[in-house]
Amino acid sequence: MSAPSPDPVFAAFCAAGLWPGLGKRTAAELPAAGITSPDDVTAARLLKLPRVGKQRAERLFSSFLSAAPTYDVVALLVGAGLEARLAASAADSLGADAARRLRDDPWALLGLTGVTLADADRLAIAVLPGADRQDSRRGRAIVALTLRTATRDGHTVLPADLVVAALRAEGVADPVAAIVAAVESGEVLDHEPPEPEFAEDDAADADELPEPDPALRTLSLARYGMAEEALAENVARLAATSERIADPAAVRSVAKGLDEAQKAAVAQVLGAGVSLLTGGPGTGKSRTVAAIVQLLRTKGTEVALAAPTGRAAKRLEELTDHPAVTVHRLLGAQGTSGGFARNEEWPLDADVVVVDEASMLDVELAAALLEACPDGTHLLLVGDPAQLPSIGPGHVLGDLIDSKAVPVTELTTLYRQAEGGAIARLANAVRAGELPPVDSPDREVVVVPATGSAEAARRVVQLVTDSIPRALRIDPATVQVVTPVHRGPAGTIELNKALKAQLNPGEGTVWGFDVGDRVVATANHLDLEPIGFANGEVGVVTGTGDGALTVDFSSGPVTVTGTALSDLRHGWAITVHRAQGSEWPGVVVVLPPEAGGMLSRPLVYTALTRAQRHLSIVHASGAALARAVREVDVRPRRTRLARLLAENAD
DNA sequence: AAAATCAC
Repeated sequence: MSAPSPDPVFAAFCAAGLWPGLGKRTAAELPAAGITSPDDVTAARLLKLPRVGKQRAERLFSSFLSAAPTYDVVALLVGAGLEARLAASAADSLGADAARRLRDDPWALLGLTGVTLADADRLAIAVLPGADRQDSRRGRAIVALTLRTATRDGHTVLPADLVVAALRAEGVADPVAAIVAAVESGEVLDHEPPEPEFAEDDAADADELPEPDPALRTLSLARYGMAEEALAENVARLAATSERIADPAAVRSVAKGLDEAQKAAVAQVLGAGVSLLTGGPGTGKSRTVAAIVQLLRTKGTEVALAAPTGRAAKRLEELTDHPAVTVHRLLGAQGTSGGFARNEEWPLDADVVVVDEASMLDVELAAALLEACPDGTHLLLVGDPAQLPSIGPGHVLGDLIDSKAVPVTELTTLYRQAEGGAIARLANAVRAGELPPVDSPDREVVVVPATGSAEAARRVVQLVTDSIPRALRIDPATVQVVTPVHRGPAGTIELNKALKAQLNPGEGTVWGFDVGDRVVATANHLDLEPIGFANGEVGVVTGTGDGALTVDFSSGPVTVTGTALSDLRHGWAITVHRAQGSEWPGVVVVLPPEAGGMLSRPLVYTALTRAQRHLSIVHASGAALARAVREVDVRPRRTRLARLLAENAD
């Protein structure tokens, strides 16, 4: 009697962890129970497995049946020599008939993250007899892939010429046909070049109107192209339907302590459907918002406050003494797949909506927000366009400003730091694109040059544990280290190790933490008792219990248990991205050489402006720093919103 | 190279 030869598809399916409820260990024991092919899977045989009782056997049997779509995809992938674990995301995004759809169009695999064109080509060769590189499905997929890749750098559109070049590079002989196919599929939009500006001087002696420049033709993924169009239309709609909320004289009732520009911002909200309030840290944006909320409340106007992040929402709530939520919560977000309960059919019921940290709004979230605002709503976006752009694609706040389609109040007077101080002077220069030599005899700003990231890391530890407390008398507990990266000797991981060894050595008794450790949250847990914590909040461990930590965040103490524990990291050193929105008395900014490529003016500006009283810059990134500050952005985002807004405004 | 949000 010969043992049945194991089915390779079945083996790959089980080994990749695609059978729900089946652990790695039990998967390895299947052959011993005589289960080596799908036909072997019965409740009776599953019962022969160790640690499997009747109930579990039945559950495993039914979960195997329900995983049939994934199994079919595994069969396709294994046949093409591809990784089986891709099957789960394929079944998720392509649905129950994923296998059939991949057989019809193997290049649909490119819609999944982590799939290369070479992978999809391999699948095509295995699935389609006589597949070739000129297949129109392939061209169409490359168009979408090129646009999706650009999305990761924040672009919502790409010049058609660049897409043509990408198609050529992949051996597509007829790029125009590929673009037409992509547009016909509905996944991609084609945007004609704008009409040239009509210039009076030229018109006099020109026989013909100037032609649009074909080089300005762009393509977008439909979801982003449509989001920008909807956003522009809804800005125009709110601008056109708003009515004045209160007499400008009402501003006087809350004007005490506000400067002229801040008062103008209050008046602007009362009058305009959509308005912006911008300015750097410490210029009183939040103070102004608090005055607006106070004024509207006394008038009985319904105000909704929101922010793109949990931490910003929490801070907004504290500063205004009025409930604030994340924009996702405000809109009733329905999960990862997108979709919001609040929309055109069921709009928000606030008269005034205020969104803080609006530079973090990406184009889809902003479009959803505007869509949910009924006619007559006043929307105020508050933010600093000089700080880091949104994670998602788009350049919403900057485009709104550039378009000149909505009123903007820019606050420039600095109240928090000493206005003439070295931190403020440096920050203002960087905001304007200059990097002057630091002149700070009082050592408010100190630049520490370093060669290489290992030396940079040593300097950081020395500054925090020795120089800053000794020479400047600043308590290390109030000093925050900020770095662009996680990895490398001057990344958060290594710096935290080194800083813990110096500042609070210990074994890490609960989840790697000891009493006295500084921690940073990496996710929102706003419902923990009593107030929860928000992503990016920094706190100190004050107690360890049985699988629990007590953490003192600036907003108060929180008992952290269960899954929330895995959303804490050591927090002496954090990334610039995570530091956005927080400030500390002393800040050490590290610029290691390996971060040179990711340095940009917004990143540098965001890092520097975290400091209130002292700023040390450990500079090891050479000329990359000056170059980053000089250029507006190393890679500016290509978007269409500013032009759409300007067109709608005329 | 880094990154926020949401829900069951």
